[in-house]
Amino acid sequence: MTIAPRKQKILAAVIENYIACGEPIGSKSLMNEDLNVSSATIRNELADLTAKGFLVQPHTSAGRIPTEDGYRYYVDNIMEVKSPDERVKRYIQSRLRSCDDAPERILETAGKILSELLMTVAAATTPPGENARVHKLKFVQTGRYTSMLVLITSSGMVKSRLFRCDYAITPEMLNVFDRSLNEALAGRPLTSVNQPFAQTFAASFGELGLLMPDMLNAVMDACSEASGINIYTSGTTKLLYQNGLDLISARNILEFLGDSSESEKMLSNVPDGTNIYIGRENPSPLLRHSSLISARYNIEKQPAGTLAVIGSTQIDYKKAVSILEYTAETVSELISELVRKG
Amino acid sequence: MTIAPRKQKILAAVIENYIACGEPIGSKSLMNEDLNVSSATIRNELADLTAKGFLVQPHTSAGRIPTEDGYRYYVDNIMEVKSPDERVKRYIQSRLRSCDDAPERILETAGKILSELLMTVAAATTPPGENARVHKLKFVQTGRYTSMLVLITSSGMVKSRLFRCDYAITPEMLNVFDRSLNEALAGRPLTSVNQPFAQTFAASFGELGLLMPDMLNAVMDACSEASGINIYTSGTTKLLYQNGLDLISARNILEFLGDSSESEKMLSNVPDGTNIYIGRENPSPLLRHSSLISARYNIEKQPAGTLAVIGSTQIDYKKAVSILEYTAETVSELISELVRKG
DNA sequence: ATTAGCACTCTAAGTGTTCGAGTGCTAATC
DNA sequence: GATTAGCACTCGAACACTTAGAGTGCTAAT
Repeated sequence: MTIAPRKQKILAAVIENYIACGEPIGSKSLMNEDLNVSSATIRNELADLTAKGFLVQPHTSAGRIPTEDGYRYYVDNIMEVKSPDERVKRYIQSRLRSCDDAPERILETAGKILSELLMTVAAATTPPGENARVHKLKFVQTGRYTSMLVLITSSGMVKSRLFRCDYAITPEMLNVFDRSLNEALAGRPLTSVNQPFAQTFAASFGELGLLMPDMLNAVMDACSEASGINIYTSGTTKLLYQNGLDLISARNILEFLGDSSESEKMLSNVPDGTNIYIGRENPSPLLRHSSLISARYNIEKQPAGTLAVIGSTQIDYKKAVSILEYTAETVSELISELVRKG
Repeated sequence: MTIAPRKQKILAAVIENYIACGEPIGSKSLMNEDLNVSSATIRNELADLTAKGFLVQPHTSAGRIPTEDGYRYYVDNIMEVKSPDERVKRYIQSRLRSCDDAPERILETAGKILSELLMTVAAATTPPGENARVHKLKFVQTGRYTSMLVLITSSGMVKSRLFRCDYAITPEMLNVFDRSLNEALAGRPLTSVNQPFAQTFAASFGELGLLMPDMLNAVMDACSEASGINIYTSGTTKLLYQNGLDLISARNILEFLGDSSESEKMLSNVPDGTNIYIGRENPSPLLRHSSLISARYNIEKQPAGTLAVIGSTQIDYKKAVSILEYTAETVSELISELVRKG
């Protein structure tokens, strides 16, 4: 459906004003926009937009507020997304560059930035590590009975795990573990480091194998974490500050994020590029009264993970998309650079 | 001020009912308690308790609600704290024992347990590491330009840091760093590992010292984190579910926790044992309409850190104290055990 | 000291009324 | 044919008013 330019302009004005102030918008307040027509004309247009289903009146003597269809039309056909301010860009760059040591940090920081700048809940998924392999393992003794395992994957992720044994650990023992595990695991897919593997591995050492379960648990644990998707959530407390978001929706958003299976599935199945789900368009029933805006980031041109913000349907779509896209772009660059450098 | 037993019983009944249902409590509903007196008698007692300032009426035809003084009297003189249910104890034990690898994990988990069981925000401070010393440092190469530093303190804390250099790292180089840093630092107070030290240290290596700044930054960073107090906060989202807590207080609690200098100062200056701050008794103005309940935990009988929950003044003090004390006790035992084992 | 009884107070909830914001429609105008 | 001024209309917010009921304090009797 295509709509006359002036009508689009009016629709955009209603939506942008409504997003800004949260009150229904009447014909008179729209005369401030540079439309140069009388309020009666505007009313005619508003009536038409209402008939088309883009606006509704809460009651006869109120102004209009956008419907979800209205937001959808706005987002698809009217909204012009601009690149963020130079100042904002610099801020995003500096925040993200200050944690150039690890991809996880970058993603976590990206989530924080988004939630700060957009005053919403934000989420960032790590790239799926299912195809990654073990690159290297290393043990560091941290106490008489405790050690730290450091796992480095082929994709450059670093995971560490502390573990404790029932017996006093000796450097020699750790060396044996280190050598044999690296031999056995280097190049193996993370997903293949599972219970059966651990048993076979321990068994092949006879007596010595009895000393291994704690350590092998740590290894499996680290591999399984590195092979899955992790979600960093930021700004949940922003829900207390949002307007246009009722308590129930706020709780639903929290439950969506708290249920990692649901949010993981949803966020990792989001299409490439930028995507907006408005209210009932959301796959998850928990978000049916909220909006989710997502952007994918890439590593070396390959689709990798998702950044997303969630808020009321009355969220500032233009600003959100602009900042989200720029952040995703920057994240892509920085992580790609890390991977390239190795 | 001492109060007749029956009056105490009535005060307790009002408070406990009010905490449970959030509605003002009238004389009739108190007849269900086993007082065996008429509502008129209860009214006389209520009038007296109101005159003493322990109760107020929101309006003439309403029941009574407790004042902060009322809560204070209840907490000091009436409330009998019992040890938690066996089931709850077992749950706390199992959760805390499942992370027996690191003190930090135990504290983080303790916070989570508290916020889950009490449906409030919880905080846990790490022991101040100001007197701790460097025990050992270890480097693990994670990429061509990146490495991980693992710092182990004399108090058994383990901190890791990733860092990146401009030049390709060689195992030999890491070995040199490792050896010379361990030599220079082992036994040194964490707080003495600062900028001046780093400069002197790097200078003593001449040319080679130019390669060190990134690594030394990581070392200083890790030491300064380990020497300070960290606060683990859990359950901030519970604020959305609490009743008796208005939006402003909820935000204030968040701000209190967000301002680490304030919360750090407050939480680490809390007296030994269990402590309850009700409303205006709170040192921080941000908590003047909330209650904070804290319990200290010990390491090897030495005061170490604080566990705390924060909620509306209408929080279930009895349950909170009971669970908080048991958790603090268990944390003390587990961490002491870790330290003893080394 | 306790209690039954009662007058009293005050809120929550419902009703009626007014005010005004915003509308849709119509007839006049460009 | 599009635009606009004008006007009647609608409906909610705000306020006043009423009523019902919960809870009280007081008094006189036990």
